[in-house]
Amino acid sequence: MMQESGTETKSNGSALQNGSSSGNHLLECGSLREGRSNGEAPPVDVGAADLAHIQQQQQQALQVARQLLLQQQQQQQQQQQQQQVSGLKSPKRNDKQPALQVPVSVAMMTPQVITPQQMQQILQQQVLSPQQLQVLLQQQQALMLQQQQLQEFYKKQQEQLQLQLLQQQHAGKQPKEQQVATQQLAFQQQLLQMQQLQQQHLLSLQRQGLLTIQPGQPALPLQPITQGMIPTELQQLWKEVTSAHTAEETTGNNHSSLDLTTTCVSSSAPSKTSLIINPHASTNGQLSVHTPKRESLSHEEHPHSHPLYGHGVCKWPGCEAVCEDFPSFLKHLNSEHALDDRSTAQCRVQMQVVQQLELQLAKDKERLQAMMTHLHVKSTEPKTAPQPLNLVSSVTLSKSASEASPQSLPHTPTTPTTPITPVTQGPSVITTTSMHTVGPIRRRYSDKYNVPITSADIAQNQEFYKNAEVRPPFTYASLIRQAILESPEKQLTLNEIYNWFTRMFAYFRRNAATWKNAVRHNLSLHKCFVRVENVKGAVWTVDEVEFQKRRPQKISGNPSLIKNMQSSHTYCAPLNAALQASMAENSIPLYTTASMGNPTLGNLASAIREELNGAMEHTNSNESDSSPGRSPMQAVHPVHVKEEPLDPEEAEGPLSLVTTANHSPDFDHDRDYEDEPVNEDME
DNA sequence: GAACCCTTAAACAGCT
DNA sequence: TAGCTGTTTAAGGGTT
Repeated sequence: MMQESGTETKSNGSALQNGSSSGNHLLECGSLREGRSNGEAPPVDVGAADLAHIQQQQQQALQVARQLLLQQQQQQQQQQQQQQVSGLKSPKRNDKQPALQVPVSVAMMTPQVITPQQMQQILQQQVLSPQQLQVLLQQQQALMLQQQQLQEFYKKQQEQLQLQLLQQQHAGKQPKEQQVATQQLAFQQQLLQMQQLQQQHLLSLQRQGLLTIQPGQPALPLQPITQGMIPTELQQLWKEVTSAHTAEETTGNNHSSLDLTTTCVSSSAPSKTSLIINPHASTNGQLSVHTPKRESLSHEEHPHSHPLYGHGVCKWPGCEAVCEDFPSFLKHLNSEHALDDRSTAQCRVQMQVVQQLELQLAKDKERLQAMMTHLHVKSTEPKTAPQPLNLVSSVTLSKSASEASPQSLPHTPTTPTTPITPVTQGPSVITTTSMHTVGPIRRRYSDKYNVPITSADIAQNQEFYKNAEVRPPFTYASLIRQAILESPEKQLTLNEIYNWFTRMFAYFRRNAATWKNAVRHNLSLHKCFVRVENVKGAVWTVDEVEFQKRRPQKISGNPSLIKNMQSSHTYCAPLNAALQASMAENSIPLYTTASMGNPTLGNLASAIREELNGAMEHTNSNESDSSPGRSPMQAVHPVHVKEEPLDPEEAEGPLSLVTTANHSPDFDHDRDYEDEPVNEDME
């Protein structure tokens, strides 16, 4: 007798675990009940101490039940308040069932509710005081009553939804969609509340030792929720909610299944109102309420775009069925991925994936927030040293930004070129890119492995670097090269290079002596920069071959890393830059975003890419090959050669590249910025 | 640990 | 003479 009771806690846990794989048992206390009565629990020896422990557990269970009731009351009040504020739910339901909404959460917790059979066993197995028994029985009756109310609530909820659907059918299409969306939103909110309540309950049970959760199943407490969310009634309910508007749309059941998926996900994401499986809908970390209307709109705008369809293949997890066209895909989706047990199970799996990702994302968010907080605190400390180098977080200081120059305007978050921190919406403007520039660990990835990504990065974050006093994560050599290559003649005077720096980067509007010295130093140091005398004076050009030679070509990389970086590619420009850096490190050119982001620089990037592809080919094939045609300086005449100890094989290349400036009038395009006083305020 | 790269600082010379 | 330009050296730190 006591052997079974001794396994009570474990059995609860195992029941939960079984539920995680078996499906819709949550609302069905009977399954658990029958399992208990059939004596499925393995016999375990229980001693007197265990008995006392069990009695204690029972008392704890009573406390839990009381807490649960309190939570239900609180939840009910919250729901009523939400309904009053949002007005999302129909007043009819409020009138009819103001107190019946809460028991849904009770239903979600049925695995933890002591069934009459269990109670009977407890009574048989344990010695309880009459008072305890009485209280226990009262609690149990209350819980059972709650369950009945829950079922009743479900039915009434269904009826109300049907009524509302009927009413909606008489309304116009647009209001109807909105109403359906509102219905679904309210529904999702309810599910969310249920889940939160259940999580609290599960946690309390777990804390009190009433629920044993096996290690290695961290998402387990969430599992019964989602399963409980998909009983037959719920599916039918959902179908009814969505059927009205889906019947008029070509996508048909897609919405049904998709929206259900959305609901499942949202139900498992307590911190978010709605989580969207569609990756296009939740980029940049900004959550948007996902309504069928929005989705339908997006489908209307892109009638053949579907998050589950791409490249002629069904993207349903584990499917990959080839669909010739969109209608066939829809047909396939409706037939193969209808709302059935298999689909819901797959949905659950996908939910778990999303949960894990969310968990990871939350951790990373937290970490990033801590980092940013830490750095922000540091950056707000009074700057005693006049050296702003490595103080990228100064961008967060509006004071320093305003002092920097008139261009250092407050950043508008809507500026597309402003690097957006996707994982945080805090006030700080520290970006992922700028994080690279923190302290001495600043990474310089622009010219690693000789793959110039500067133009792409600059194109991406052009406006950002112009306004934010953030040190660009590029080397001086890369920047100089970029400045020169941006010029029409691919040659610049030193002063023009200076101006380019100050024009493109707010960071270089300070401490001119330092960075100008560095520019000069780099120009002289690197063989890739060739000084050319012309009428106007001396100009600097770039020897691409030498630039590529600065470091050996290295093709290595972790494909998974590349893939991961690619997945984060869409988040923001800084991540894009990081991605490009990664791609660069793996010798994978990536300029598409730059091309899309900025036409001018994008074209330049493409040109550079083509140029460098050729240059890299030359570099890879033969270092001494400085073949004409790969450089715009091919037609110039050398007048000055940097005297550097060159290898015999290197001696030919740079020589042919040294140019004579054939200065054209429109070379003065940079002159527009030369007279800008932007670089004067920091000297 | 060595080699290489990058940055920063500084000194120096030539030129305007 | 001051400032700019260009070169060179050195030190420190990071990366490979």
